[in-house]
Amino acid sequence: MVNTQNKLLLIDGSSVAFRAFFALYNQIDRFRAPSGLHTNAIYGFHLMLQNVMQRISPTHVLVAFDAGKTTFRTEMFSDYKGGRAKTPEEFREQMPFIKDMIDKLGLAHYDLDNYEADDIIGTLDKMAESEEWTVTIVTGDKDMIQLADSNTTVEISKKGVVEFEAFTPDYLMAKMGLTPDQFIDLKAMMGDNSDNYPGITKVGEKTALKLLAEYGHLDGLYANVDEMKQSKLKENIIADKDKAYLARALATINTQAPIQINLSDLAYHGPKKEELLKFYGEMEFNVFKKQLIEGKVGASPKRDEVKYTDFSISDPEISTKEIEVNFEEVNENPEIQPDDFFYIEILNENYHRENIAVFAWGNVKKQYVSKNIELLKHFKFPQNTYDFKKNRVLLSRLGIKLPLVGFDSMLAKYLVSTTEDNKISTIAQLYAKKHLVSDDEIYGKGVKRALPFDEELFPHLARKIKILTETKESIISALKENSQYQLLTEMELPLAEVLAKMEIAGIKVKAQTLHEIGNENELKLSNLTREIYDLAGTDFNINSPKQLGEILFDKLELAHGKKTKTGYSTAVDVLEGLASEHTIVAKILEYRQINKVQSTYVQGLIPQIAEDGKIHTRYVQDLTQTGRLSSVDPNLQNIPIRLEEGRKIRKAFVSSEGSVLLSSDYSQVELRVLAHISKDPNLIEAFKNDEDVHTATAMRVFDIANAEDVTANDRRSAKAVNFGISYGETEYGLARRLGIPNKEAGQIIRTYFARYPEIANYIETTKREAKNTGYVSTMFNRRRKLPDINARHFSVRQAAERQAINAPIQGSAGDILKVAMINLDRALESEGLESKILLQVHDEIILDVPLKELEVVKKLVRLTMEKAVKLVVPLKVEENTGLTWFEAK
DNA sequence: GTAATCACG
DNA sequence: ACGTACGTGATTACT
Repeated sequence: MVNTQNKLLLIDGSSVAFRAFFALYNQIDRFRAPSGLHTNAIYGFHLMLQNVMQRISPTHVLVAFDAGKTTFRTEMFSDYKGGRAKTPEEFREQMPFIKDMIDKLGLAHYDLDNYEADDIIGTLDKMAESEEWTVTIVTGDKDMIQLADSNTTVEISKKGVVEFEAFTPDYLMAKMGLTPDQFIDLKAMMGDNSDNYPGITKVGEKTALKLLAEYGHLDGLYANVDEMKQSKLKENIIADKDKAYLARALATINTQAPIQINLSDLAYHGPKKEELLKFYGEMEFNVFKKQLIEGKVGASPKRDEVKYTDFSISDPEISTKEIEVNFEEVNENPEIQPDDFFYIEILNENYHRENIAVFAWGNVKKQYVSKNIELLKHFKFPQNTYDFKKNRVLLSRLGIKLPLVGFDSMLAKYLVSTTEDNKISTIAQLYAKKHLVSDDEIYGKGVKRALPFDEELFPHLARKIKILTETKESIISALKENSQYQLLTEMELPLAEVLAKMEIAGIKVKAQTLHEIGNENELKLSNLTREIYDLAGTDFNINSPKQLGEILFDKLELAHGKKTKTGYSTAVDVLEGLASEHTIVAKILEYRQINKVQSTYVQGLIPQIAEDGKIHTRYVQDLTQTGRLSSVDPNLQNIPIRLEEGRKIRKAFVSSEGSVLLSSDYSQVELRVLAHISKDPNLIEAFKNDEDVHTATAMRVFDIANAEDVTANDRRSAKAVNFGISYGETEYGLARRLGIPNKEAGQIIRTYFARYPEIANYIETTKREAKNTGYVSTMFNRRRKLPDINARHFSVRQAAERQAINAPIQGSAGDILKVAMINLDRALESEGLESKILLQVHDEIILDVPLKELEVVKKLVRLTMEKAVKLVVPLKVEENTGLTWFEAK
């Protein structure tokens, strides 16, 4: 027998099962067998097995499990693994089925009283080693790294159930500068929180690594500890010697466990097909079942040609099979079919600054790649893209206009589901059940990011083209099934064109103005800093919440409010409550305010001004859960306005020569949407009569007959209620915000619902809908899925309920502005106007308008926004103009 | 990389 | 008994 061919796979079943359970925990309600059994861990375990079996192709396999609660380690340290949360019942019930499944897959499993899975694996690893077998260990537990050696690779699960980090001695040395046995000493010094044993006080990973670099091992440390210079660290090391050695004993894997199995018992001979089919049926693993039936599973693999085709073909979720491509590099005369996909690659995200690296087009059968930019000048662009806006901007920078397409995979996928991101690799996984190598793997991360050789680069692009083509029909079916096809073609795609124009236009920003504000701020900050140090009696970093907390609550002994995970909270609402206690507090609040303006808006924006004197933001069109846009690099949707100090920043945003900025915003758009969706007669009436909605609410809720009798405080309370309602606010929340007793807040909310009965009804109906279907929709069929809506955890479920209430309101309002933008852009075009849309801030549009067009455009914008959709209440628009954004508000 | 904080609608 | 309003992005500290 030629033993060098033997490959042993050892799996830490307990840790992998636990991993699998939590990896799919957010979808736990979707993984249920007809019997009611949860199956997420079973399913995840299966995925993991398929992946590893296919990658490793072992000849022998064992899945080891922890036995019971107590082990020999408990005898050494009674609190071993104490304080751990109880394993959830939903997990525990799945364990026997996982073992059953392993049997049916033809794999061995084993557990041993008094020992952990680690020890079984360690023992078998050593046995296999003496026979010179190759060993792979798969686990979620980093402790196992100590077993890595020239024959043994330890794979630690990284993310999900199929992403692992493979530790060999070389890799461990490169990554942490440690040998496998030093890794044990690392644990000895650090201790292990999850297993509930301490190491040396105040020694974490950083310190432990330093000590190991200096002293080699734990023994080396203690042999030389006397020579260390006097320090807290030294005292701790000496005092905690026993703890460190106990920790080492606990962390050391026992490679002499009295196991009753032999290596030969672990030989793999393929699955038990009939039993497995029955099992898949019971679990409702239909895809596994289908693959097994259609697959080539027949006879067990022969000893000398171990291929495990059964595993490689039956992977339903993530196939590790290569995506086969058929591509060529093109430098002239491109062949393009109208229904091909077109894709451009850039190395980093910002397409305003980044240049085209390479582009590709084609279909499932044939893919083409090119680096020849000239080719694009007379390119017959096909009908399908991924991220149209990015493509449009990049080509526009070359003076090329990319015609609008019929389909865009990124936008389409976003509409179908916002739960995941919309990367091509995600699309590959969801719609083709294939694994696409990630961009980070091909291009590297951080400073190492670079284009690889064409041999690696071109196939990567070809794979993307292939995946995009392959998945298009499935995504379209999903869209149509959701009645969302129009949302793609009539809203998101045309909007992408408008956004591209806006981004390209950019807004002029005066660096000079920012510098002036910055200088004033610096002066104020240095004065404040000095005053704060004086009042504190010591210098410290005011920007560090930790240090600030220690000054306020330990040194000055102010009463601390809520706490964060890491210490005292020093957030505004806490500090505001303390302002009367000590003069330092007001100074700190002022410092914070100015520092925020200085760092984020002065120092942050100046470098963002491009050579043309403008800032070109990017609108992210496929991110938010509600359908709103977001703005990045820089974010122009959160430029200060509420506080005067920050509002000044808007003076730096100016119109172009001979123009003004026009800012038009919807008044109370979300409450109007709520009136429309809920059809509440009182809310509708308030808007129809153009009443001040907060005053109207105050009158109804506080039973006030005349508007004149509504006090400022009444209106403030009513405003809080009006806003709170659309967020699903609780009695407690309102009480805190208004600083009134819970009972009083509860009474206000009850009266509100009595006066606005249809709103109470909307909330109930929407929650019901979400619970029944798993999602909620906007007026335009945009969806938000709510996987947590039936969660067992009260707080998780409640959060999902609030999201269910809010998403249709926020989302519909967002949709309305999108429609208005598209219509406005078309109107400006058809009227031949030079005015340009520059920015969008959720309920407002900012334009650059030549003075001669101002009167016309003001009216046009107002009309377009008011008529964007027809609601049962009017939409109201207010506008302001000025030479700077500061004035136009 | 994560947490805390704070800017906006 | 829980834990407390929805949706974002940027900066800083700290590990």
